[in-house]
Amino acid sequence: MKRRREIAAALEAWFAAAKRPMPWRARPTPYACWLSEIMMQQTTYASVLPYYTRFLRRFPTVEALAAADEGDVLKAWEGLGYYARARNLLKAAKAFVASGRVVWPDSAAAWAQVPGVGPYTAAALASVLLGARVPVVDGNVARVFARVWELGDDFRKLPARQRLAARLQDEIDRAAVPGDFNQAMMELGALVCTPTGPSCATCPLAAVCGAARHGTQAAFPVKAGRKELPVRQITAVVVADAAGRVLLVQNRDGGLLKGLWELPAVAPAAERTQVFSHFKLELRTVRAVRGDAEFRNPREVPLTTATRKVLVQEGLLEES
DNA sequence: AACTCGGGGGA
DNA sequence: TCCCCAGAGTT
Repeated sequence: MKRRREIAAALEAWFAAAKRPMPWRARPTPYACWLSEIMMQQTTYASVLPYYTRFLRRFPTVEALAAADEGDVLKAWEGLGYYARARNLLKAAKAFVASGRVVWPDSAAAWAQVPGVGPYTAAALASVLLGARVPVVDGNVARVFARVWELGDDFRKLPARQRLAARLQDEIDRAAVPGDFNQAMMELGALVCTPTGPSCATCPLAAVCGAARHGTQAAFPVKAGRKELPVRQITAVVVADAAGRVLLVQNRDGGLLKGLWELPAVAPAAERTQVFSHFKLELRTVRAVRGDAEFRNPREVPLTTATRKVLVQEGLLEES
């Protein structure tokens, strides 16, 4: 069909002219692309860029990464969030290097076996590094084609993403360069087909977009209702010794912020509530210190962002 | 299928 | 205040 041909060709032509100069695009090696994909999960380019540059300078090769301690990797990840990504990255690096000479995965299915690499990342890496004709579906792609094809699915659910991927197979089969086609869909969602106020006047898909034709851009993608956040009660206590070391507690087995160091928790007496992404935090006043606290140099251990902010405010840590 | 996991930025 | 972001792992 002519329309399918137009989508791939229009996307790739637009991408060639409009793509942002991301560092891993200059020389797309497996290590660089893998690292960039993990960091970019649920994270914007502006947030990732300084971390990516610093991380690659600190761990220039997969061998250097594999030789690192988890605490050092978490320190490099400090502030970026979703710390399981860093732990899985290190776990995978150790596995790559332990098998002797590093052999990178040779297909999307092989990439999907790597810890921290799911359906999206496996498809992205296989298309960019290997030229595999495997479509990616991320938040950008879901939004773009929910509008183009006026799809009413909830694309936060996996089955909806799988159905869209199946439909996109026909499109990527017409692409000149599969990796560019995939990146073009995502770049279009990030730069043109944005969540609010899409720039349809400059969109290469406007001519084939149902939402643009009907003026229903705001109605797609459909969003389901949101649930009430759980409440966690935590209190921050700041204790420092003469050497400038701070009393901190490391999360050892809890899922939240595992491996990072925080200020010790204490007993309650409510003051104010703060809302985070996945829970409400009720800050309370000090009564008594609990937990296995140790004096640590806060510059040497990975801290949560909340802890870092408190220590900077208290003059115990310089801003980075 | 639902839940958990960070933090920043935009409107 | 709520939504969004190159999602994945666990239950």
